Amino acid sequence: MKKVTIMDVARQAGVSMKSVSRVINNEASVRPDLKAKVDKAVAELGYRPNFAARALAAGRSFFLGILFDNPSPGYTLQILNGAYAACRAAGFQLVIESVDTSASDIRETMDGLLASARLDGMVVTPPACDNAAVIAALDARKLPYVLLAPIRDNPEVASVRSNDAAAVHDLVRHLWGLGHRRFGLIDGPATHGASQWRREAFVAALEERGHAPSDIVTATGEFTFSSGIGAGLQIMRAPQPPTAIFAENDDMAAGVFAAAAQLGVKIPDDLSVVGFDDSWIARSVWPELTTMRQPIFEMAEEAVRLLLDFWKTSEVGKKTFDCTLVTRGSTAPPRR
Amino acid sequence: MKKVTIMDVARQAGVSMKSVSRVINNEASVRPDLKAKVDKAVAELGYRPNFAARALAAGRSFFLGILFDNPSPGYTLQILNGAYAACRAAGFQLVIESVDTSASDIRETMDGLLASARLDGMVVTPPACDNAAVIAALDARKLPYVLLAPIRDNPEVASVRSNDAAAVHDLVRHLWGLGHRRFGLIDGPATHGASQWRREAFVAALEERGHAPSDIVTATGEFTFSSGIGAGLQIMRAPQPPTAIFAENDDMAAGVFAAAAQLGVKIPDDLSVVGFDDSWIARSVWPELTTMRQPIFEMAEEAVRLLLDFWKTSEVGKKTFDCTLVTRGSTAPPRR
DNA sequence: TTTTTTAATGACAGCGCTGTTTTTTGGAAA
DNA sequence: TTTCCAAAAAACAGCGCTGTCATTAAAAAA
Repeated sequence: MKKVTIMDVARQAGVSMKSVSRVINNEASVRPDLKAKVDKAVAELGYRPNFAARALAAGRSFFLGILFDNPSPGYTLQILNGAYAACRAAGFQLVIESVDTSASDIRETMDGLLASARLDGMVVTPPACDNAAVIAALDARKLPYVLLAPIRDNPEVASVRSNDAAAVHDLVRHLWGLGHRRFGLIDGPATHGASQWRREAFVAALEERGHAPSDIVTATGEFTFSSGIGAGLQIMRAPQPPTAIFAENDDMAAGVFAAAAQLGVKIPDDLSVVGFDDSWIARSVWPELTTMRQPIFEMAEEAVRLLLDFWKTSEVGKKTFDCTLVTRGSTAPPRR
Repeated sequence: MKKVTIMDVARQAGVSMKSVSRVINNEASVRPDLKAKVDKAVAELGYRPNFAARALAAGRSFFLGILFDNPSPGYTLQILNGAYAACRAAGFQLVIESVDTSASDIRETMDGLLASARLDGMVVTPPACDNAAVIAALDARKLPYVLLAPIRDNPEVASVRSNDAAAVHDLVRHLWGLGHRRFGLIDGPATHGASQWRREAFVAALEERGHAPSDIVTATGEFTFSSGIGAGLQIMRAPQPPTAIFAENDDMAAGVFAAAAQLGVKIPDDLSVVGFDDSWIARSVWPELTTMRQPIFEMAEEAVRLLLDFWKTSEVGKKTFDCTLVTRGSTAPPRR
């Protein structure tokens, strides 16, 4: 199994090296019969282009990076899978990169990363996408990048996001339709874009239905399971405990389950719980969690596509995805 | 910010291109003063070697692949992080690859993957590491690889594994020490190496203490949360329900929590539960799960190191890691 | 000191491909 | 039929580095 080069293909097909290159790269101005000859030779020889040589000659690497940090495993892995699928489809390879955005030497780390990697572009996932040092390093290198769910929408930067506000309105409609009238909210950390959007939408949706913000029993968590327990206990011990709790992500919603177990509160009979993300934990509690599914896989795919588009056309792409309500066992009409 | 090449460094340092190359690659036979000159020039110019050019000239890519499939998110992500850390330390890049080992065209997928990627080696994670088609494709390409926790121990293949049997013995010692004498076991799928090792060790440890295998209330799951619920219900409804259940992974153990909630069984008062892996879900149940921590991160790091060693010395490395008992709230002395 | 051996450095080709430039080709217009 | 012109194909250089060999400097032996 020795290496087959573009020269071998050219000889076999009786054409020039460059013509083979044209066919391989789907360039215009290739007559069908030539293409056929080349395709035949490629198939016969089992030729595959050499990435390194292409990279060196063309000045691009055919590698895309994906930057992530301190992630919820289920979320991150879905992103990785989506980005990987899109890369394969486009003939690219996916290189993983990771920074600790809570460290102090982010800029140095990033510079080192970028200098040697020679990537064609980078997909930046939260929370790295909201980190100034990360973005600065990317800009300094003039490396094209796409942001996944960034807090601020910079019109000059390609990004993919989900429509959190609309999703939360759907969630409220669902709970309201079941008959719930007293609500609890577990808010996320202030530093996190998602918690801001979700809180505001929740409050707005209830205001539309005549609730004052002060009617909502609110506690704050950290987007983690254990913080959800504390927040859940706090809310359920309120003087007028709600019949439904919205936790701004699934991990905290799962924490509410643990809190409910401690207090002997039955889900969904005594309390309905909804989360957000449809991450893996949503199906790892009992009853399974009603939540909003974010199309994370598709969002990551789209991010790669936007990155590749940007490479070709220099156009800054934007795309927003809708979420879907996934109704499972954790919501039911209130008892009274 | 234009590109700095090895020639620029050579000129700046007043030495030959090749000498710079020697310094960059830490080759022997370089005098300290020359190295100093080159290092200085490299620093001044901010030079970083070009991966593509190196790859082309040296016939190796400085890219390592990691193959994974259908993974438990927490487990996979830990592997990824460990492999990534070791790659960075060695000046390599990590490319992710994924196959669906339940598909029928594994061989074609793998061949396509390997042909274009031009990797220097591959870390193969379970369950792909036990798939014949995957291994055959790797062998055909003569691509060096390391197996992570493979079922069969082929002496000609580098591998990293954990000492499951010893770990299970520790687990049994813990439960026995608490006073438990009636045990339940949730076995994993037969196709999975880990379930075999863990079951056998559990039975053996109890036999040492005078139990017959038939004394153990056993049910079978699929390493998933939902299968753990079913298995848990089955065991708890047995005529003589056990006071402690060992689930062969954390997901199934979490399922037991859900089953216990349904039956009104209190953990750990009425029932102790232990899992295996110390995956993310172990801390996302309440009370938190007592389990065996596998050093997954370190195992993945070691896998990369063995791969690199193999590249240099052609020596087949092997390493086995010990697990650590993590005692959390899900185990306690039995009530009666 | 001179000669031999060894270590350190340099010169040069070429890895496999693509961008650019030049040549050829086929077909429409004259 | 010949001329002209675009489109298609070929020629060729070179991307940035490392392997191989030739050369020089240093160390050891004579």
